[in-house]
Amino acid sequence: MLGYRQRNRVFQVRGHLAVRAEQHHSRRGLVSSCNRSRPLPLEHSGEIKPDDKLYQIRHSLAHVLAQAVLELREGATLGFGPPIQDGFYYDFVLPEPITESDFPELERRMRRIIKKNQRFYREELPKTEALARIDEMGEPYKREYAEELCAKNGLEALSFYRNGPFLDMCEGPHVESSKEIPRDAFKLRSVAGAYWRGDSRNKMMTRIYAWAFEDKATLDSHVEAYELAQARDHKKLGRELDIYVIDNEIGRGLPLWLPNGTVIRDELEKLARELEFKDGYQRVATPHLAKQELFYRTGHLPYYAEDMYPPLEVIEHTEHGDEVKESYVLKPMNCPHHHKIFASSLRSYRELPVRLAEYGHVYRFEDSGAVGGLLRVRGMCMNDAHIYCTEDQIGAEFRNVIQLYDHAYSILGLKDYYLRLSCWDPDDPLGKNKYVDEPEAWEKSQDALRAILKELELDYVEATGEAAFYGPKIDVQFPTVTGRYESLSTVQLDFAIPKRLDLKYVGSDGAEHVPYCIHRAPFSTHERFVAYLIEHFGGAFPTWLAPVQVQVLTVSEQFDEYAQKVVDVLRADFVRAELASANDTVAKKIRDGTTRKIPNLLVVGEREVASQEVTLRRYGVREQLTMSLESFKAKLLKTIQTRALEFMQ
RNA sequence: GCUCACAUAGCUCAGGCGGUAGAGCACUUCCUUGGUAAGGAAGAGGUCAUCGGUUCAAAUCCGAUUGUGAGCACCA
Repeated sequence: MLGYRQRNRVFQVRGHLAVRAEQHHSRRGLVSSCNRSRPLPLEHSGEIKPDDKLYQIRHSLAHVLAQAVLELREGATLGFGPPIQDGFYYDFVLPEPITESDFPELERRMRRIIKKNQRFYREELPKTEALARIDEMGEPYKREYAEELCAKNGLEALSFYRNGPFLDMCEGPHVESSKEIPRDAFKLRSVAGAYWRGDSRNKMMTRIYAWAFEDKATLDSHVEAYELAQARDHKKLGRELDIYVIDNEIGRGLPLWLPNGTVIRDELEKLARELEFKDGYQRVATPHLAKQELFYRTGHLPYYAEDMYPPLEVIEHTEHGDEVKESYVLKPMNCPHHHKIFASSLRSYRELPVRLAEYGHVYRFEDSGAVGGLLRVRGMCMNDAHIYCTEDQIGAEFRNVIQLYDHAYSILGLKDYYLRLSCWDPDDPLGKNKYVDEPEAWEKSQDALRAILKELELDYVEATGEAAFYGPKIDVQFPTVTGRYESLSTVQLDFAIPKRLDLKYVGSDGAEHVPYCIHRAPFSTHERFVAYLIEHFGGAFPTWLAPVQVQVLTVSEQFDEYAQKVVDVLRADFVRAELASANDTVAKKIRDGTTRKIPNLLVVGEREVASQEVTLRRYGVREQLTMSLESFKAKLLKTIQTRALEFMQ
């Protein structure tokens, strides 16, 4: 599993939040070049470069695939076909669809092509000749791209690669001959739609993904690791472990949290409350609805309208019998509500920073194709807080928030993530509609975040066009079992909305000032965070998070009385302990407890009853420990209280 | 939203070239009181996602719809 994740990592550089002042680790794993920004697309991961043999093999295999597809679907036209992490893909417009049932035939043809020892010839043609050749080839998409290449980059010549009968406009490089391509180290993986040039206004092409490695053993181990990882999929484990269900009569993307899942939520909330209490947050609570008008004032509407559930129209009657219509919306975020709490009293600079925290429910009308499992839902509960502060306090508050992340991640043992500084895109076609139109404020706040990251010696990736409309943010990206990265935690700087809502405080100069706002969600939403934790732990939660912490099982029914006493003693201290059903054999009870991934199984029989002991069988551990009930309870409580990942001896 | 695929019992799946369904697990009852990953028996469970079409006959073929998955786009 670990191997898979390492191989499949998209970015070399991960964030490590080693910033706790009191325990100054010697820059564990920090990369000192803080401004090393990286482009985001998968194919530009930096792990594999054009000079690498594997890059060339993958790139050449893409051409071989295209050749095979053209054999199978005469009249197909070509899009892009780059090498990517773990393999390659190629995009086509096909006269007849290709499905995964065509893969065996395609792979056969690819092997046959490779066997022909086709040489890859590079040829450069001057611009006009090149365009003429592309027209001859009948490749409209290549033509479009070629024109753009020439126009944007001022190219005077374009390169082509030919292998066998296949000709493609391509930058290369490729292997010299197809005999350099191992015939047994690739595997077609999936077929999917993909927009030409990644733009949804363009035609949807057919993309064929494939895995490709230097040899069969690497491919096999990769595929095996991938399949193993699929066993940790939160959708699969969520059902097997009774964590949540999604019922279509409730609605798409609206999960129902079962008792087991609710325990996990409660424990996470408890942890968040403790950490936030220590950091001076105050808890607030707000309704799920608000008047639509509020979101016009904040600037969310109309820009954000299609991502919200449509408004509820309410008619109220005045005392004169007149009808007054009002529109309410389900809030897609908590900030306007919190802003109103900030505005509920006259604030002095002496109060700042004000930190308002809430696990708040929000509703977003996500596109149907985006919704899936717990990772992308339409109703979610967010570990939200808004920090209102002066400009001078921004640095310290960001540092506090990042320390809070670090603390939370270290408790959970999370290491496999990277930081992304999400900036605005001055060239965004939506331009002024999408982003707050204050270029200087953008530059200034982005510089401020860069400075903080640098000061904390955190490495990060910079992503243009990923900012919130009101300011830049630092997102923490975590991998899912499919190898994709999702934003989990986020901390955002907002220099716009407080002004729009007329938030203010009285400064030391006696004048009114607009506060800055920091939005942050270290534990993300319950939905996404629990999804990640299920996959991270493979469903085998540490004791403090486990829905059932201890299951007591007896060797035979005659010891049930003692077992029940063990359960009662533990439950008296709020341990989630339960008694296994009586009518099974020990072996069966062990199996059931193990299948449910219960962290601590206690076996009691004649010996334990006689000595008032318990025999502990930890999840995934062969060796058992027999100890007194009192001793076990003390160790267990310590394990839970310290939120230890392992049982505390 | 888009492309492709898929939809059979609570779960995992088999079957069905058109004649109204089957297994394992789970569940219920009974037997068994068993020291470490499945003790045994019986029973209950399904308009084969929904709607429409073709047909003497549809769970099977066709269409639409809904849902799910992979990917693309989106993602405060």
